[in-house]
Amino acid sequence: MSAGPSHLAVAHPPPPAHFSSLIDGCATSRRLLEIHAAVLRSGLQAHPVVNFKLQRRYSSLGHLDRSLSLLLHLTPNPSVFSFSSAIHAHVLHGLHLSALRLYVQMLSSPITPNAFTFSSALRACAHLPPGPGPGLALHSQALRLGLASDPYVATALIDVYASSGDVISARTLFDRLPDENNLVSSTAMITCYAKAGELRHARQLFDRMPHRDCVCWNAMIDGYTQHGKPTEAVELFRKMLRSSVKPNEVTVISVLSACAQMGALESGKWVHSYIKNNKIWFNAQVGTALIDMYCKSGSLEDACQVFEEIKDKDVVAWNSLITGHAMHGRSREALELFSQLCDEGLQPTDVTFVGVLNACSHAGLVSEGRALFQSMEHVHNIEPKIEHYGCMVDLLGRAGLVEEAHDLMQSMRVEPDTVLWGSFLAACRLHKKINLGEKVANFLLSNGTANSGTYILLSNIYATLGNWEEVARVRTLMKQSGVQKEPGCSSIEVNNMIHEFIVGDLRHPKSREIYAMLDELKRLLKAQGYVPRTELVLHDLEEPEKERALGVHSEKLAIAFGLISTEPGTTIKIIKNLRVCVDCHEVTKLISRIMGRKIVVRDRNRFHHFIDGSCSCGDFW
DNA sequence: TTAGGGTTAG
Repeated sequence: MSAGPSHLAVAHPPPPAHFSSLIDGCATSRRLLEIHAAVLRSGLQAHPVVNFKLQRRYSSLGHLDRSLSLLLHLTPNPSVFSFSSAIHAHVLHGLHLSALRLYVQMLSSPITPNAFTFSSALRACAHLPPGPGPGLALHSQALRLGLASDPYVATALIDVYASSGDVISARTLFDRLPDENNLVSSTAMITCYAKAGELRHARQLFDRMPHRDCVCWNAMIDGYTQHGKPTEAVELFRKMLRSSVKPNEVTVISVLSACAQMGALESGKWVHSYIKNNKIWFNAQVGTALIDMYCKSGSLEDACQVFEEIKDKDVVAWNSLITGHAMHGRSREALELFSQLCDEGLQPTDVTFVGVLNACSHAGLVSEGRALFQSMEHVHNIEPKIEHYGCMVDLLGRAGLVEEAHDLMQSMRVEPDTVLWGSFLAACRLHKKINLGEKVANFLLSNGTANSGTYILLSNIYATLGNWEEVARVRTLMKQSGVQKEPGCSSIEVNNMIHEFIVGDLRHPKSREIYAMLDELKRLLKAQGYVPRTELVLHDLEEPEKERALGVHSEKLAIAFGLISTEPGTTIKIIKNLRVCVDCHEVTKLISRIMGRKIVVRDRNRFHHFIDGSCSCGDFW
């Protein structure tokens, strides 16, 4: 009678190779516990291979604690593989400090680290918060052991230097690599350049690579997205589609973020259909990027639809929808979503509160805002950050509670920044708290923290009073200080093309038609009794010049172009980099009525939906 | 073993 394997297994203790293959094929924690019990019964727990495989499988199934106690308490002489694997597992789980602690523990044993150990430990260093980390020490240890030129170690070192913005050291390492065309290290170098904002160097290296994979394309595309070059990001994505490399979910997240920056709804929808038609993995992150793109491109309806389609909605997905509603002035809905999120048993984050407080400030919901702000610390155990104070100062300040806003600023545990002072000054101007506003502005001018906004707000305060001498003085001061006002820029997407305009722009091929349309609009507006708000013009010009300066603001040019290049009756969508001025706001309301067009404007702060002579913001922005 | 992703005050 021939004995089968199971018969043998009962007659003799199973050989380590048997357990080894059982562990390799094990897919569940329950099964692993059974195998572990059998290992213990057979007395093989200290066998180096069996022990190592158990430890590694516990890690890969997410039981880092069991894996670690196996390593530290039940392994007589842990090998360099056991330690390295444990360090690697901690890095994979984002436990970078624990990974480094294990590395230190390993150094106090007789084990010498190998290339695998260094590549994992260095990866932990690259993810630590900025500052002088242990990366340099590890670099010198690797050099001493002759491991620094190993491709894996060198690539991890490039990442360490990339994380601290040290492009020179990264490049030195990269240049010493034996294979200059190594895909992974080249990608690491591209990422390093991109992080430092050196996109041209990144692109040079990218263009010279003989072979590129998806990760490499993603690194370059995301470099553009993260550094305010969304047009280049989308352009490179189109180029990628013409190559043989297939995009993945990481690619589309980055491209969607670029579309969101531009507010390019048509391009964003095109990426959305690409995702659907090419079976790109639709996870919560892709869903969130889509929600963000739709919100920032003016389509809250599409954003809501995508939200419904996400199977595992996490708090970040909720946050993007709440923030989107706040942006569009749908404050009540934003607060309703917040309640739903809590009802679902999810824990709101600090970002959630930025969203709901912002919703309150856009709608003047003072008591709701106060209650939510209080609940942050007392109910949800989240310490308010400067952004939250910013929302509150904005909310209180707009509502005319300027003193309460001032008190809140003084109670903060952090120093107010220029943004916060800016909101406060805007409130002083809005509610004519001239003395307080003057005091604050002069304080900012004297301590050197004033920005262009400070000068403009101070000048506006004086302009409101009709004090033109002071307006002129502030303007001279601004000139002398050398601070420059960021130029206003408006854009509109027509047929998948973004058209950009600055004030008085003559560069557009259809300039003549655009200015003819502006003249026509001016005539129609005057007939409606419109008077230009020339007090907003900062320059000391004569009245007709002031009118002309206002008349060619970038958003007016973009709207005129929209009117001549889109079908009558369709919605015109404009994106502006700064806040829309009072005059443009007034004019846009009138144009929406005269031309029978819905006009949606995204400014730096929020969305304005202009329909039939009024705006969704209720003139409160 | 290697590289890369989503939400954030004005």
